[in-house]
Amino acid sequence: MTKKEEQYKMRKWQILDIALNHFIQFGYYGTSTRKIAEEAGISSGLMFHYFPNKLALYESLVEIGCEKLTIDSGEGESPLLFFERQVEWFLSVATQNNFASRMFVFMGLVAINAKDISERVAQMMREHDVETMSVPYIEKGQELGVIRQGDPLTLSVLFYSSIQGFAETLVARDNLKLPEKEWFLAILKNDNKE
Amino acid sequence: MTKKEEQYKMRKWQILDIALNHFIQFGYYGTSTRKIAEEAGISSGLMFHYFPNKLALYESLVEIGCEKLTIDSGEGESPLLFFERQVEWFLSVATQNNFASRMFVFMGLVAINAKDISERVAQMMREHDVETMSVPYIEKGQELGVIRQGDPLTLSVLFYSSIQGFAETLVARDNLKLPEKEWFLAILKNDNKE
DNA sequence: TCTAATATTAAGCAACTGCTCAACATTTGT
DNA sequence: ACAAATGTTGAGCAGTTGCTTAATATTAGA
Repeated sequence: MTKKEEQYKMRKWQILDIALNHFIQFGYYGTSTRKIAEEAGISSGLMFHYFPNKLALYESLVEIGCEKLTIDSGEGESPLLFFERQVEWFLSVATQNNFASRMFVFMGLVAINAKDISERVAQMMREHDVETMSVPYIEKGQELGVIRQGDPLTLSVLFYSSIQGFAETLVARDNLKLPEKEWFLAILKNDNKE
Repeated sequence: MTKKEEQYKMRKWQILDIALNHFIQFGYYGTSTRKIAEEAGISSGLMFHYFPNKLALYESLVEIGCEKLTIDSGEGESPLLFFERQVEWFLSVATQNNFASRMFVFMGLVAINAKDISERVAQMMREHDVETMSVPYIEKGQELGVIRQGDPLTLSVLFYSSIQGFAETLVARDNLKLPEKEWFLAILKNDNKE
């Protein structure tokens, strides 16, 4: 790797990193490409040498998010173990303030208004729909009697909503302790009371 | 009430209603006062006759949200019944597309980035902090053994996050069925297994 | 070392932003 | 009927937006 290529990659990641913060804090429309460039210490014009336009920069982040946050299916895994792994992964990521954890919050916000930004973003989010991807695990768990009865998609959405909702609150609040993983799993678990 | 006063109130509410949609869809910075005026069928200048500036319009909505979404404390009510009422209220509001349900989503989004918009908004949200207001109910439920052990604030935040998170997803997705209220309450309920 | 490719800047364009203001229209209380 | 108050418009200002482009600095490969 030449010196030029090295700096190219570094700059590109630096821009992505700063842009991620801005998109989280101000949203898509509230984010200014000029201010991103300013914070990166480069001219506004140079930004468009790395990314053709603002939307492409945003879409790059969504694309990275889709790659990084993909769940590995875990062949033949027990349903409850699968969801336990999901919670564990979130809890391990939530406390840090690195790229991954910010990306997590970002993707949650993207999910809310993906369709208002671009068709490409909407489609990426559709293809990377963790909620529907987890439905088979719910159904399997229901057959085994370890997951409560009810519409599988709704259960899945509620489970991930609780994680996502908590992650968002975590950004806004300081000094908030982390929940136990059982608290999330209680949403899904069959209580065997009847 | 004179004809003039009547129209004044109507226009004011019309602007608030349209603004609510725009703030939800585009966020604070992405919302254009001109476009709100256009949608209301009035000139841009007239908007600032009803609201001194964009921030005041936003703050008006937050203020209304704080009033409308306040929980009535329910003297001496059983803790689980209290949270059950919260869920019931959400479920009754969630399906409609009226002012109240949109306001619900709006207030959730405000909570995420209140501090980046104005100190007044931040303070209103602090004073109207349902999560901390519900902590006594959690503690009482823990004493009675009906609510699981653990940090009360964290439990409270997780409970409301799940509602808020689901509400947000509900806006983005169509054809999503509503959860049973027990699914939310399972987060709090003591499972009495040991 | 020289040329082709790339990195980088600064100026600038057209469109949009929140907001003001002078002018005119309408309604109100008298 | 009249004057004060209020409703309403449209032009416009200063600042910002995303983005382009001509000019220059730097690097890479021959």
